[in-house]
Amino acid sequence: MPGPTLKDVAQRAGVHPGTASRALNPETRSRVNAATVRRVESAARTLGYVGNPIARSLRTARTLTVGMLIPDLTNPLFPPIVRGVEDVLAARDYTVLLANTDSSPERESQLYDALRSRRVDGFIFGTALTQHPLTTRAAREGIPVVLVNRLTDDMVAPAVMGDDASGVAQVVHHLADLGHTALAYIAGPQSTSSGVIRLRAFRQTVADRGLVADPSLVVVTQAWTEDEGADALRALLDRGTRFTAVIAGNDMLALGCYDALRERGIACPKRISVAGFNDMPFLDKLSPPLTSVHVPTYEIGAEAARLLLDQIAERPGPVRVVTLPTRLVPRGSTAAPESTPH
Amino acid sequence: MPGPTLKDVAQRAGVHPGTASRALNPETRSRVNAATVRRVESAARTLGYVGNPIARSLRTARTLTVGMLIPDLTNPLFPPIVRGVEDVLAARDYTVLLANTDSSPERESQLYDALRSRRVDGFIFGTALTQHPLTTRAAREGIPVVLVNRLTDDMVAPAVMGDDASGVAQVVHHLADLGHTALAYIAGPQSTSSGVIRLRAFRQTVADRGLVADPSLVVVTQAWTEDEGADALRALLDRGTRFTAVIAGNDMLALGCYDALRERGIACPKRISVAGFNDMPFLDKLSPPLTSVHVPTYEIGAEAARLLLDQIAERPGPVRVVTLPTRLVPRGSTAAPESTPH
DNA sequence: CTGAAAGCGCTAACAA
DNA sequence: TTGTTAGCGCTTTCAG
Repeated sequence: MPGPTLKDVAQRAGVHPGTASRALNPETRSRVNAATVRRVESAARTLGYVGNPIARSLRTARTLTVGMLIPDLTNPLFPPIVRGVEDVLAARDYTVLLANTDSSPERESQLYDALRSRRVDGFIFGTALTQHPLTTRAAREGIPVVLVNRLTDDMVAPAVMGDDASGVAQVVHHLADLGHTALAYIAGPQSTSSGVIRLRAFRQTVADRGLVADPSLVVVTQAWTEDEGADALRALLDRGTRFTAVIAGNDMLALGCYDALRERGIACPKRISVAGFNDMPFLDKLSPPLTSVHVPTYEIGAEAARLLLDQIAERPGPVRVVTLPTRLVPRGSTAAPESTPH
Repeated sequence: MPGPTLKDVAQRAGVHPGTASRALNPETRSRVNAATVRRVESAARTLGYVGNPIARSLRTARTLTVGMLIPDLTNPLFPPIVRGVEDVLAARDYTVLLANTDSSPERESQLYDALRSRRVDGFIFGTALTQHPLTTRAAREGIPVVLVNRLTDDMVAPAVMGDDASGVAQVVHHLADLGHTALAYIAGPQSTSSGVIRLRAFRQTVADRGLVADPSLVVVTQAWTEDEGADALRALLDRGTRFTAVIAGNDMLALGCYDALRERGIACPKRISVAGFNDMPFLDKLSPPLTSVHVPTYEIGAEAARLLLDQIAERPGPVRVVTLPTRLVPRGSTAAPESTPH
């Protein structure tokens, strides 16, 4: 059960453990006689030797592990990101320790400590809050961090994100091109960076494009949930301000719009067009299929992992914030308005 | 950066490191003078001491980590299972090392080795193949394993699964109660235990209920994918054998049925009812909302974690295979057939 | 109840 | 190029 150790290998190869260690480590192999290397390697192979990372870590103070904090794995946004991270890290023999915060700051800080105590070599934070004491804490403790899908105000850590602003702009232009002039917007919580960035981009693009910029066409929600989306659309409809299309800050909010529209007997896209954001799985199966903005989640994760490896290796790349392109995916939920107003 | 060590704590408390260790460990605390314990604890607190699990593991040969192998985190079936596992394990200070096999046996075996070399205390296998050399390997190596969503033929490890047979039976009865007599079945790959169990249950229930048991009403697919589901339904329709409802081995296959039906202009549920299995997220948003069988995925993961902890603690519970109840979720895709045949 | 000592398996100076 | 030595931080015998 407790497998062969380096000492066993050394013994069998007739060398000292130290030499065996050097022979087996690619970094130091060059400093040892080629013949010896071969002898050690063959001994290791016949014994079925596998190094003990625990012992190595104790000595080197590096664990080849990375902590990843996300709000909730069950949210379909995250699995692809996590896979991107894992695929890149696994190729470099790193392992991910994943933890779900459920967006609770206390739990987040608690998990941070737990992972810290496990001596992870770095962190990937996939949590969404703009306020983020952890990031500064990590910076203070000198531990590498990469942010995913979010920014801190102080920009103390590198980040990878989808180009939300461009995504929102694409949706607005898409709808404007279809002939819509009055667009409503359902914004996500302004405590999240996506919430802030997307709303800002909406306002900006609406202004640029010369569309109706009525503040009563914007509702800010408290959470990225279907219920909040439904409530928001109801509020919008009740206000009486005319609009022919609604853009939701993400797909869940858009699903809520579907609910509210159905409940009020309003046809989509005939009377109101709806667009979401994130391009969750199966949106093409909805009725009508939901127009959304595709975010390259897998690539975001992969890139975050690469940045983190760079940081761990103390190769601080020149780029601090990587923005990956988003892409409008037009589907059946957006169409020209019933009658173009003059 | 390298935080205080046990030695520091001991020094500050004026005791030997060995004593400090005993005082801090709940298992051995009783063998230490209460006053001393208090002194050590206060020293630890003021120094902000956190134990080093690496060093502990090296000594105890236990890592408080568990390896979890799943085909693909991106498949919506798995995130809830993983969360169930993580939540239960985290509460016991265990950490999950997650790895995706993409259903490749080579990769699976490779990942097993990688996790083994990291000295995980046990494994949870969420892969689906009936053939599973890894399970026997683990048994031989004396390392605890729990299977999730699958069974091996030799039953060498405990397993947790949804009650697939009951789920399928519920669907069959549901359709029969609606008046259907000729049910088609699209089976998943017979190399997976779910594929086998569900098909068997279908045949059994059809026989029990005295429904049409025509072999040409069954198609076996090569993969649990939408495309395979569409192909299967096309094949079924082309055969010309009459049927008014089709049960798919899982939701992805059912989505494929939607595609094929739409393509042929066949109304669902008007002319053909469709049912899936697993109750993936957002099925209620489809049009028509897909009738499916809910599988308690989170609980399956949680229970698997509990069984694994039992095994690790050498408390082999009496139960070897835990089956959790599944529940039919009737939605709009199933309805009475157009005209009840006599 | 506590101290002393040994050692888990490995790596990294330092010598030779 | 290789051997020697000294731990990494912790637990756990064994004495006392």
